[in-house]
Amino acid sequence: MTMAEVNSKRELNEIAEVLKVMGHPVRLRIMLKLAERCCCVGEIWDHLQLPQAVVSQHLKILKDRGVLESRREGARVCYLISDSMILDLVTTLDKQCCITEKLAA
Amino acid sequence: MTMAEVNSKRELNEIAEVLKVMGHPVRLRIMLKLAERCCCVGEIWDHLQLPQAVVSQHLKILKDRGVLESRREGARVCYLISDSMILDLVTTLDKQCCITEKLAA
DNA sequence: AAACTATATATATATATTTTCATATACTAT
DNA sequence: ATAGTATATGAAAATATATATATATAGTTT
Repeated sequence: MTMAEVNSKRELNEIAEVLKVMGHPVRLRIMLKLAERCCCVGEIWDHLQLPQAVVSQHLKILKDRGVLESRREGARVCYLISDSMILDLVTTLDKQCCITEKLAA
Repeated sequence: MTMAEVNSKRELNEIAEVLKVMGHPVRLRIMLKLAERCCCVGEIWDHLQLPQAVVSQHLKILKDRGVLESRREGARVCYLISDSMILDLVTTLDKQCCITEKLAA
Protein backbone atom coordinates (compact mmCIF):
# COMPACT_ATOMS: atom_id res chain seq x y z
CA MET A 1 0.00 0.00 0.00
CA THR A 2 1.39 3.36 -1.04
CA MET A 3 1.62 6.37 1.24
CA ALA A 4 -1.13 8.09 -0.74
CA GLU A 5 -3.40 5.11 -0.16
CA VAL A 6 -2.62 5.11 3.55
CA ASN A 7 -3.48 8.81 3.76
CA SER A 8 -6.71 8.59 1.86
CA LYS A 9 -7.79 5.62 3.91
CA ARG A 10 -7.07 7.59 7.05
CA GLU A 11 -9.21 10.40 5.72
CA LEU A 12 -12.02 8.02 4.97
CA ASN A 13 -11.80 6.72 8.52
CA GLU A 14 -11.94 10.25 9.81
CA ILE A 15 -15.01 11.06 7.78
CA ALA A 16 -16.66 7.87 9.00
CA GLU A 17 -15.87 8.99 12.55
CA VAL A 18 -17.51 12.34 11.92
CA LEU A 19 -20.64 10.69 10.57
CA LYS A 20 -20.73 8.30 13.48
CA VAL A 21 -20.37 10.95 16.12
CA MET A 22 -23.11 13.03 14.49
CA GLY A 23 -25.26 9.92 14.20
CA HIS A 24 -27.01 10.46 17.48
CA PRO A 25 -30.20 12.50 17.82
CA VAL A 26 -28.90 14.73 20.59
CA ARG A 27 -25.55 15.32 18.94
CA LEU A 28 -27.13 15.94 15.56
CA ARG A 29 -29.38 18.58 17.08
CA ILE A 30 -26.40 20.19 18.78
CA MET A 31 -24.55 20.32 15.47
CA LEU A 32 -27.55 21.80 13.66
CA LYS A 33 -27.92 24.47 16.30
CA LEU A 34 -24.23 25.34 16.22
CA ALA A 35 -24.19 25.41 12.43
CA GLU A 36 -26.56 28.32 12.75
CA ARG A 37 -24.53 30.18 15.36
CA CYS A 38 -22.21 29.40 18.23
CA CYS A 39 -23.87 28.98 21.61
CA CYS A 40 -22.94 28.55 25.22
CA VAL A 41 -23.84 25.34 27.00
CA GLY A 42 -26.82 26.81 28.79
CA GLU A 43 -28.41 27.92 25.56
CA ILE A 44 -27.97 24.45 24.13
CA TRP A 45 -29.58 22.52 26.92
CA ASP A 46 -32.28 25.10 27.17
CA HIS A 47 -32.95 24.60 23.47
CA LEU A 48 -32.86 20.81 23.68
CA GLN A 49 -34.73 20.57 26.96
CA LEU A 50 -32.34 18.02 28.34
CA PRO A 51 -30.44 17.66 31.63
CA GLN A 52 -27.23 19.62 31.77
CA ALA A 53 -25.03 16.58 32.30
CA VAL A 54 -26.39 14.86 29.21
CA VAL A 55 -25.61 17.86 27.03
CA SER A 56 -22.18 18.37 28.57
CA GLN A 57 -21.26 14.77 27.94
CA HIS A 58 -22.33 14.90 24.33
CA LEU A 59 -20.46 18.17 23.88
CA LYS A 60 -17.38 16.52 25.28
CA ILE A 61 -17.74 13.63 22.84
CA LEU A 62 -18.10 16.04 19.92
CA LYS A 63 -15.12 18.04 21.12
CA ASP A 64 -12.95 14.97 21.64
CA ARG A 65 -13.64 13.84 18.09
CA GLY A 66 -12.62 17.25 16.84
CA VAL A 67 -15.92 18.38 15.36
CA LEU A 68 -16.41 21.12 17.94
CA GLU A 69 -14.28 23.64 19.75
CA SER A 70 -14.98 25.55 22.91
CA ARG A 71 -14.04 29.01 24.10
CA ARG A 72 -14.46 30.30 27.56
CA GLU A 73 -16.09 33.72 27.70
CA GLY A 74 -16.19 34.79 31.30
CA ALA A 75 -18.48 32.51 33.22
CA ARG A 76 -19.71 30.81 30.07
CA VAL A 77 -18.22 28.38 27.62
CA CYS A 78 -19.18 28.79 24.00
CA TYR A 79 -19.12 25.95 21.54
CA LEU A 80 -18.65 26.28 17.82
CA ILE A 81 -17.98 24.31 14.66
CA SER A 82 -14.52 25.48 13.73
CA ASP A 83 -13.82 23.23 10.76
CA SER A 84 -15.31 24.64 7.60
CA MET A 85 -15.65 21.24 5.94
CA ILE A 86 -17.76 20.01 8.82
CA LEU A 87 -19.79 23.20 8.91
CA ASP A 88 -20.49 22.80 5.20
CA LEU A 89 -21.40 19.19 5.73
CA VAL A 90 -23.94 19.99 8.42
CA THR A 91 -25.37 22.88 6.44
CA THR A 92 -25.76 20.78 3.32
CA LEU A 93 -27.25 17.91 5.27
CA ASP A 94 -29.75 20.24 6.85
CA LYS A 95 -30.72 21.72 3.49
CA GLN A 96 -30.96 18.40 1.70
CA CYS A 97 -33.07 16.80 4.39
CA CYS A 98 -34.85 20.00 5.50
CA ILE A 99 -34.29 19.09 9.12
CA THR A 100 -34.36 22.49 10.79
CA GLU A 101 -37.18 23.55 8.52
CA LYS A 102 -39.29 20.60 9.62
CA LEU A 103 -38.41 21.02 13.28
CA ALA A 104 -39.53 24.64 13.10
CA ALA A 105 -42.80 23.85 11.30
CA MET B 1 -45.93 18.17 21.79
CA THR B 2 -47.86 18.55 18.56
CA MET B 3 -48.12 15.83 15.91
CA ALA B 4 -45.93 17.87 13.56
CA GLU B 5 -43.26 18.04 16.22
CA VAL B 6 -43.46 14.30 16.82
CA ASN B 7 -43.06 13.62 13.11
CA SER B 8 -40.15 15.96 12.59
CA LYS B 9 -38.42 14.52 15.65
CA ARG B 10 -38.89 11.06 14.23
CA GLU B 11 -37.35 12.21 10.98
CA LEU B 12 -34.42 13.70 12.81
CA ASN B 13 -33.93 10.40 14.59
CA GLU B 14 -34.04 8.60 11.28
CA ILE B 15 -31.44 10.87 9.77
CA ALA B 16 -29.24 10.37 12.82
CA GLU B 17 -29.62 6.61 12.29
CA VAL B 18 -28.53 6.95 8.69
CA LEU B 19 -25.46 8.93 9.67
CA LYS B 20 -24.65 6.45 12.39
CA VAL B 21 -24.94 3.39 10.19
CA MET B 22 -22.76 5.04 7.55
CA GLY B 23 -20.29 6.06 10.22
CA HIS B 24 -18.16 2.98 9.83
CA PRO B 25 -15.24 2.75 7.40
CA VAL B 26 -16.42 -0.45 5.75
CA ARG B 27 -20.02 0.65 5.47
CA LEU B 28 -19.05 4.08 4.19
CA ARG B 29 -16.98 2.50 1.46
CA ILE B 30 -19.85 0.21 0.54
CA MET B 31 -22.16 3.21 0.27
CA LEU B 32 -19.69 5.14 -1.85
CA LYS B 33 -19.28 2.23 -4.19
CA LEU B 34 -23.02 1.72 -4.51
CA ALA B 35 -23.63 5.42 -5.04
CA GLU B 36 -21.63 4.99 -8.22
CA ARG B 37 -23.50 1.92 -9.41
CA CYS B 38 -25.25 -1.09 -7.94
CA CYS B 39 -23.06 -4.14 -7.34
CA CYS B 40 -23.39 -7.73 -6.33
CA VAL B 41 -21.84 -8.90 -3.09
CA GLY B 42 -18.83 -10.48 -4.76
CA GLU B 43 -17.89 -7.26 -6.48
CA ILE B 44 -18.11 -5.44 -3.21
CA TRP B 45 -15.87 -7.72 -1.24
CA ASP B 46 -13.50 -7.96 -4.11
CA HIS B 47 -13.34 -4.19 -4.17
CA LEU B 48 -12.91 -3.87 -0.41
CA GLN B 49 -10.55 -6.83 -0.05
CA LEU B 50 -12.37 -8.13 2.96
CA PRO B 51 -13.71 -11.54 4.01
CA GLN B 52 -17.11 -12.36 2.57
CA ALA B 53 -18.77 -12.74 5.97
CA VAL B 54 -17.64 -9.30 7.05
CA VAL B 55 -19.13 -7.68 3.97
CA SER B 56 -22.36 -9.68 4.22
CA GLN B 57 -22.79 -8.66 7.82
CA HIS B 58 -22.33 -4.99 7.02
CA LEU B 59 -24.69 -5.26 4.07
CA LYS B 60 -27.29 -6.77 6.35
CA ILE B 61 -26.90 -3.90 8.79
CA LEU B 62 -27.29 -1.36 6.00
CA LYS B 63 -30.30 -3.19 4.64
CA ASP B 64 -31.95 -3.54 8.05
CA ARG B 65 -31.65 0.20 8.59
CA GLY B 66 -33.26 0.81 5.24
CA VAL B 67 -30.39 2.51 3.45
CA LEU B 68 -29.89 -0.37 1.02
CA GLU B 69 -32.05 -2.78 -0.93
CA SER B 70 -31.13 -6.07 -2.51
CA ARG B 71 -32.35 -7.86 -5.61
CA ARG B 72 -31.59 -11.39 -6.52
CA GLU B 73 -30.39 -11.81 -10.08
CA GLY B 74 -29.88 -15.48 -10.71
CA ALA B 75 -27.06 -16.70 -8.55
CA ARG B 76 -26.13 -13.22 -7.49
CA VAL B 77 -27.65 -10.67 -5.18
CA CYS B 78 -27.29 -7.05 -6.17
CA TYR B 79 -27.34 -4.24 -3.69
CA LEU B 80 -28.38 -0.70 -4.40
CA ILE B 81 -29.24 2.58 -2.76
CA SER B 82 -32.92 2.90 -3.52
CA ASP B 83 -33.74 6.06 -1.59
CA SER B 84 -32.90 9.15 -3.61
CA MET B 85 -32.40 11.30 -0.54
CA ILE B 86 -29.75 8.93 0.74
CA LEU B 87 -28.16 8.63 -2.67
CA ASP B 88 -27.95 12.42 -2.88
CA LEU B 89 -26.53 12.55 0.60
CA VAL B 90 -23.75 10.10 -0.20
CA THR B 91 -22.99 11.78 -3.50
CA THR B 92 -22.79 15.21 -1.92
CA LEU B 93 -20.68 13.92 0.92
CA ASP B 94 -18.31 12.33 -1.52
CA LYS B 95 -18.03 15.51 -3.56
CA GLN B 96 -17.61 17.81 -0.59
CA CYS B 97 -14.95 15.67 1.02
CA CYS B 98 -13.46 14.32 -2.23
CA ILE B 99 -13.36 10.84 -0.78
CA THR B 100 -13.52 8.71 -3.90
CA GLU B 101 -11.22 11.12 -5.67
CA LYS B 102 -8.59 10.74 -2.97
CA LEU B 103 -8.99 6.98 -2.76
CA ALA B 104 -8.40 6.75 -6.50
CA ALA B 105 -5.34 9.02 -6.47
C1' DA C 1 -28.36 -35.46 -7.43
C1' DA C 2 -23.53 -33.88 -6.81
C1' DA C 3 -20.26 -30.40 -6.97
C1' DC C 4 -19.61 -25.72 -7.21
C1' DT C 5 -20.35 -20.77 -6.56
C1' DA C 6 -22.57 -16.99 -4.20
C1' DT C 7 -24.46 -15.24 -0.19
C1' DA C 8 -26.39 -15.33 4.57
C1' DT C 9 -26.62 -16.50 9.33
C1' DA C 10 -25.13 -18.11 14.06
C1' DT C 11 -22.45 -17.76 17.84
C1' DA C 12 -18.93 -16.24 20.94
C1' DT C 13 -16.05 -12.84 22.64
C1' DA C 14 -14.36 -8.29 22.96
C1' DT C 15 -15.19 -3.59 23.05
C1' DA C 16 -17.80 0.70 22.94
C1' DT C 17 -21.82 3.59 23.91
C1' DT C 18 -25.70 5.42 26.46
C1' DT C 19 -27.92 6.92 30.49
C1' DT C 20 -28.41 8.39 35.08
C1' DC C 21 -27.05 10.40 39.20
C1' DA C 22 -23.77 12.37 42.09
C1' DT C 23 -20.10 15.27 42.61
C1' DA C 24 -16.37 18.39 41.26
C1' DT C 25 -14.44 22.51 39.17
C1' DA C 26 -14.35 27.32 37.43
C1' DC C 27 -15.77 31.66 37.31
C1' DT C 28 -18.72 35.94 39.21
C1' DA C 29 -20.72 38.86 42.50
C1' DT C 30 -21.24 40.30 47.14
C1' DA D 1 -14.05 34.29 51.62
C1' DT D 2 -18.79 32.84 50.66
C1' DA D 3 -22.66 32.05 47.89
C1' DG D 4 -24.37 31.46 43.49
C1' DT D 5 -24.26 30.20 38.66
C1' DA D 6 -22.19 27.66 34.78
C1' DT D 7 -20.00 23.71 33.24
C1' DA D 8 -17.37 19.28 33.56
C1' DT D 9 -16.30 14.78 35.23
C1' DG D 10 -16.82 10.02 37.40
C1' DA D 11 -18.69 5.70 38.05
C1' DA D 12 -22.05 1.97 37.40
C1' DA D 13 -25.40 -0.49 34.88
C1' DA D 14 -27.72 -1.45 30.67
C1' DT D 15 -27.37 -1.85 25.93
C1' DA D 16 -25.30 -1.94 21.45
C1' DT D 17 -21.56 -2.89 18.22
C1' DA D 18 -17.51 -5.13 16.15
C1' DT D 19 -14.89 -9.06 14.64
C1' DA D 20 -13.78 -13.74 13.70
C1' DT D 21 -14.84 -18.27 12.62
C1' DA D 22 -17.86 -21.77 11.41
C1' DT D 23 -21.76 -23.26 9.15
C1' DA D 24 -26.03 -22.94 6.48
C1' DT D 25 -28.82 -21.73 2.50
C1' DA D 26 -29.83 -20.70 -2.47
C1' DG D 27 -28.87 -21.03 -7.08
C1' DT D 28 -26.15 -23.10 -11.14
C1' DT D 29 -23.96 -26.45 -13.93
C1' DT D 30 -22.93 -30.99 -15.10
